[in-house]
Amino acid sequence: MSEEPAPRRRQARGERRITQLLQAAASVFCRTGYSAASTNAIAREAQVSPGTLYQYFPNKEAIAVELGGRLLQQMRETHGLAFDAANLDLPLPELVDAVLEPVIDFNCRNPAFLALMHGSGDIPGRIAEEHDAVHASMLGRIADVIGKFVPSLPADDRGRVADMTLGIVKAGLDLVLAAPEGPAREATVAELKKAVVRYLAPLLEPDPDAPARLTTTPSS
Amino acid sequence: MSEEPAPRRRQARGERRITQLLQAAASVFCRTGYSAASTNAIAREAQVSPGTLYQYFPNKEAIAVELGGRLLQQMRETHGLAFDAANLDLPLPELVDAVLEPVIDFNCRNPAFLALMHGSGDIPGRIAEEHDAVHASMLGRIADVIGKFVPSLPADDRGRVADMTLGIVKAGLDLVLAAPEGPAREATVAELKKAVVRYLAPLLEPDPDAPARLTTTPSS
Amino acid sequence: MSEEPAPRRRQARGERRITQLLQAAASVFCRTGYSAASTNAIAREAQVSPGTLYQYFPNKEAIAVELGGRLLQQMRETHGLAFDAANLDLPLPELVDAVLEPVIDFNCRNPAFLALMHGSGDIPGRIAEEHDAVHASMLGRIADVIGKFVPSLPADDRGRVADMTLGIVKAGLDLVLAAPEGPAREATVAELKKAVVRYLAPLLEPDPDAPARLTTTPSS
Amino acid sequence: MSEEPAPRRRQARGERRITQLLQAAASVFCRTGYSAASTNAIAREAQVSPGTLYQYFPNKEAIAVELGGRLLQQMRETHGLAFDAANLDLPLPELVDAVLEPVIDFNCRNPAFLALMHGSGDIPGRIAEEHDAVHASMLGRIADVIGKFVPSLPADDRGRVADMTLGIVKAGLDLVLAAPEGPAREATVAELKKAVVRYLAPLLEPDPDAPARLTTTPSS
DNA sequence: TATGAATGAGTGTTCATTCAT
DNA sequence: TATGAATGAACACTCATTCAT
Repeated sequence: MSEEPAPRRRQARGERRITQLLQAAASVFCRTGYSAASTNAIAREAQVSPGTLYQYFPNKEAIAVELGGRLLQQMRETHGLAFDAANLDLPLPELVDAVLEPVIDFNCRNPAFLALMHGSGDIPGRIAEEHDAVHASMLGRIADVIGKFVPSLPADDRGRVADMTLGIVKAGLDLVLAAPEGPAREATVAELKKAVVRYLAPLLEPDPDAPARLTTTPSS
Repeated sequence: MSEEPAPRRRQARGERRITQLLQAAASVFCRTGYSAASTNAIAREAQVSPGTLYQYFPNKEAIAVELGGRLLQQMRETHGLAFDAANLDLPLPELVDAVLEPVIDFNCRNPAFLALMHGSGDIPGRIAEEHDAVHASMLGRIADVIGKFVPSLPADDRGRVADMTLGIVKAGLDLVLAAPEGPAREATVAELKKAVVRYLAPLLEPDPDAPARLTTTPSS
Repeated sequence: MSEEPAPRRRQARGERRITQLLQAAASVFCRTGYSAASTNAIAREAQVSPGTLYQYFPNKEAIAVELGGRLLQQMRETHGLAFDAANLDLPLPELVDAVLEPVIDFNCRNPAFLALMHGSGDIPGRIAEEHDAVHASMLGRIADVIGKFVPSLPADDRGRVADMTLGIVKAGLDLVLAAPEGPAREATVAELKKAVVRYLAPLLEPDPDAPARLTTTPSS
Repeated sequence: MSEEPAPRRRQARGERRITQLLQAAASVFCRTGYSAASTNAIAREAQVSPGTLYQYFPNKEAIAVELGGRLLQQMRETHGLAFDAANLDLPLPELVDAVLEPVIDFNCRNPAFLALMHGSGDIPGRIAEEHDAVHASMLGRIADVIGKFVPSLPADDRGRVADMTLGIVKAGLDLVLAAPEGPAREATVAELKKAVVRYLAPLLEPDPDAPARLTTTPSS
């Protein structure tokens, strides 16, 4: 009874430490990229000694993995509804808008997420695989949506389309983050949405004879 | 007459060494990215001592710069016509095909090019500028083509469209290179082309009433 | 109260390490001179890894600067009184004796000091300046003493005499350090003092009427 | 008969090469000191390939040794008379003047000589010994002169005086070379001579009662 | 004989990781 | 649990020296 609070507090303190370290890591990864980020720099940013860092993470890779995982989780929790909800009934532009808006929003607030995804090439061996988990997860969601819209699409086609869609989104997010906040960024966001909508629209056209209703409205 | 062969041979050997070193660098950059690539690893890959590497390049950056420059030059020389030629009269799908086909082809044969473009963020100082030159150059070409097709498009819109287009192409190239050679790769190539065509098609449609002739025919 | 000892011990350890490293550096500088001394050799001599050395000094230069600074400081603290004290009233031989004795003593105990002064030409950049500071400081003191004795001497003459005096002292110190401890060294010390006394004596002869028995007539 | 000229020419050519290399070495040693001078830099300065350098000298040390030896020889040949000639009958100031003047002159024209003597500390192992030969040779000459003047001086005293004298001369030469050409340098030269004369004068005074005939007459 | 490309051990320095406290 | 000093392998780069031509 008298022993219980301690472990709890410890756990709580540990959790805080981890959060603190991951925030520091996010900040450093954003500034320098994964491979140029030093664990000592992360510890310093977290106002913690290197030894402490290694009490919570076995190595540098693990930090990136955990950070990536948490960010993904966070994204899912905060905005993930977009995927699952009933907006599958919406016309494509609105659907894309509903899905992309929170994603874009999240990435603007957590630029480390993108940095990590791009850096995964630099990450050696096992880490890359775990990182790919994040990637794969997003891919899976996209593929699911596509599958629901066009159930007739063969699996490998669906995979390819999902890949391409995610590629476009990532490329667009880069541009969005690179744009200065303000109208320029808004315009870039709009452009990204257009790109996705236009890419996906033809998939949904069940009848080549019918005028292309679902397609994008006139551009820009 | 008796003096000439020596220097020439020397130069020839030097040229060969440089080529050999750049090939090794390309290979290592592909495997590990720029920043994780060590000069010793490059030398080892080239079956050469570190000292030899430094007889031809003053530092690590210079290797990346020279490799990037040569690849760009090579791309321009081999396939650059695509942009300049008369295929501006072609319908969009054929135009994209004509332009993208050699670019894809080149990147398949020289995967280091993409690796270098992705890594350019990690490259410090002057190199980054030169690398950005590559990026900027491609961007400029795309913007030119767009400008010719849609002269009415305001400059900043044109820039954004060029950015987005290049982003899609780079993302697509990543997928193409990641795909195993064979039908899977071909399909990915086709998907990339579709993505570009669909993204650009609406730009060219002056008349929303007219049936969307220039647009892609039903996909897949 | 329970928090204090740790940092203090840490600091104490750090201070010890620095001392240890500087001792090792002194030893290596003595054996090989500044430029031939390698940081790894210094670390090895200090029975420490290279990384540890760099935890306390940002680079090789800094080691020399710190060592030089400490030695100078030490010399000032231990023996510096010689210059300032009332022994300006002593006759020249006693004055030279009073000033030189501790200097010689110090250099015998800290041969690195001389090694560093000789090597200062090899030391690049900022360090050289700091080292010159040591040199300049000693020069200034000598010039001060001369100025007090012969206020009529023009500034540039005074500078030249100080230069020459310091030169003689440094040359003599080299000989002293080269001599085996014992009577040989004592004799060399005596010789150095004689050289300085004889060089300076003529300067101090206030009365040109008195037959210039031993000396030069007033110089230049 | 037809064979003879070739070897001679070869020898002649070889001699020229060596001279050329030693001149280059002198120049580089002067600029950077012995240990910072790279053999490649010497070869470059001599407009010769590194391989050629190593055809004439087995290693870097040998270059310094040979250069030192030649400079000494040259000094002996050009100005050495000073030591041997009849000016032993001159009063001390004139003697010192006669001996020092050409030495100073030579060192002004061949600053590498001094650079080499100072650098001998940096020179490892065997080389230092050979370099000391130069030093020892000069020492011997000085000791000889002293011996002739004061035959009663015990050998070890004589050695010490010679050491000190050479020390003063070297220190003075440093100052002379450091002074800008012109009156400043002349004044420094005069100061050096004074230092030597004053140091040696008392040695020659057999009788403190007798007026100090041998001592310096009015200075400079 | 002369070349200059090639070598490889060595330099100063960094950083992911460990360990005594 | 937290510290930060300590480690040592690795990095980018240099240079005295060798060797194929």
